[in-house]
Amino acid sequence: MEESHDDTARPSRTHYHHGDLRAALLRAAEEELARTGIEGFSLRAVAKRAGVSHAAPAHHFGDVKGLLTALAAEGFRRFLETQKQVMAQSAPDPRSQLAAAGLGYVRFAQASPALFRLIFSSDRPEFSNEELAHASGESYDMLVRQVHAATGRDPNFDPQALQDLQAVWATAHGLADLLAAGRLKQLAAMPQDKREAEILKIVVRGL
Amino acid sequence: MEESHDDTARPSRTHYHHGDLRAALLRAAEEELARTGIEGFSLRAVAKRAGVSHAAPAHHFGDVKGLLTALAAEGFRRFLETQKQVMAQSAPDPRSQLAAAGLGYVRFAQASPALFRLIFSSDRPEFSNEELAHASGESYDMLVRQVHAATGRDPNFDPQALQDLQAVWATAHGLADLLAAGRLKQLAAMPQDKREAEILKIVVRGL
DNA sequence: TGTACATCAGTGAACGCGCGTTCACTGATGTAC
DNA sequence: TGTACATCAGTGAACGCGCGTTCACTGATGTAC
Repeated sequence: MEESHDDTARPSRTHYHHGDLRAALLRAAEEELARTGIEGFSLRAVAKRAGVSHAAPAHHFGDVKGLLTALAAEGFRRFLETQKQVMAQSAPDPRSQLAAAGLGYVRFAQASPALFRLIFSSDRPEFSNEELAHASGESYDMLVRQVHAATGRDPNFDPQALQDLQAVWATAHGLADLLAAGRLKQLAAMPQDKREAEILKIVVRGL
Repeated sequence: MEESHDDTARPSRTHYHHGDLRAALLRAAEEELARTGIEGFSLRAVAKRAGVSHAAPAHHFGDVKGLLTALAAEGFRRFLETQKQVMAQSAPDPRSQLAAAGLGYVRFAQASPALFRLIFSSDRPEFSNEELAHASGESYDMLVRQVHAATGRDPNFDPQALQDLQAVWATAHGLADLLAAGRLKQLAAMPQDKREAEILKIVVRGL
């Protein structure tokens, strides 16, 4: 487990033991998910892509649900990371930060539509799994904090702030999901900078 | 095909020929979709539910994709119908009508989450199919007309009106999809009248 | 009104396929001594 | 430093299953005469 060479670069193993098969399987799973969508996802195809026998994943994830659960947790972490990246490049005022988080939300969905669907629209991952619940909770907590900062009121206690939160979340999510589905064709057809300026405006419209 | 008795009421047929198997299969398909989700949908389960051999659907829909395409078209018609029902019970001014359409959007998703997912988030139906494209287009056309009426500008030509359309659509869709996915727990937990008042407010917030 | 016949909508058996999971195994690795 | 051994992460064959589709068939129906 402490080998220093880079297994990442070559899926064709030279060792009987892989080195970091768990990570390699997650990567392969994400690629397979992107290729086939959740509807056609299969454990055997993931193992094949990772270059191991189809029985190997069981040692790391138990069963297919376990793999999808781990992938969903990883998806949520990357989702949050994408939002934070956009936020880091935006103006520091709460309203701009909130808009930036919305843009990150949409960017993630456009970059990884299948992963986005896995974490928001599938029931195959075990959402009660601790790691997944934690990763998902982190995202929600950030949204709460941001709305609190932008409105001056805590959505956990103030109904108006809760409505603000629901409106912002729904708008970002709707844009993300519709774009991932290939609707909103005019918006998708815009050049990136124009599209993203539009998204920033739409997200915080109601506030 | 002109028999007058009601095959609807009894799936256990007394005839070799069914009478209206096509409609019965669509009904069974919708029930199966609701039961298993799109991920577990199968032609054989639909045929079993309709009480016919699993080869029978081929006579009416060709293959499984054909069945899902027909079901999606039916889904879109019912989606539009739901919106129109809510609109008929709302104030006649364009803004109220638009909000009502949004509420219908969400109601449909809550009442038939699996069907909602089929028409907005699946790639299994053949969306280039004429019947389906027409049903889907009708929905979009109504949205365009409503935004035009509410803003006084045509979204087909006015960028601001197009942004209005995108914002309203995204908000309604986001609420619908998040509720269908079981997120937005506080909103889902409200009594229906309070929840729907909230939805009406959120949808037209930005206008 | 009766009959022959074409058409159609079903049946049920059979096909090949890919799936998830299980299991006995084996090769590689790290560690205790 | 060398060796025995426990542990672990892989293999590959086998399992049973449900799937979509095909196909020869048959029963029911409507219609031409």
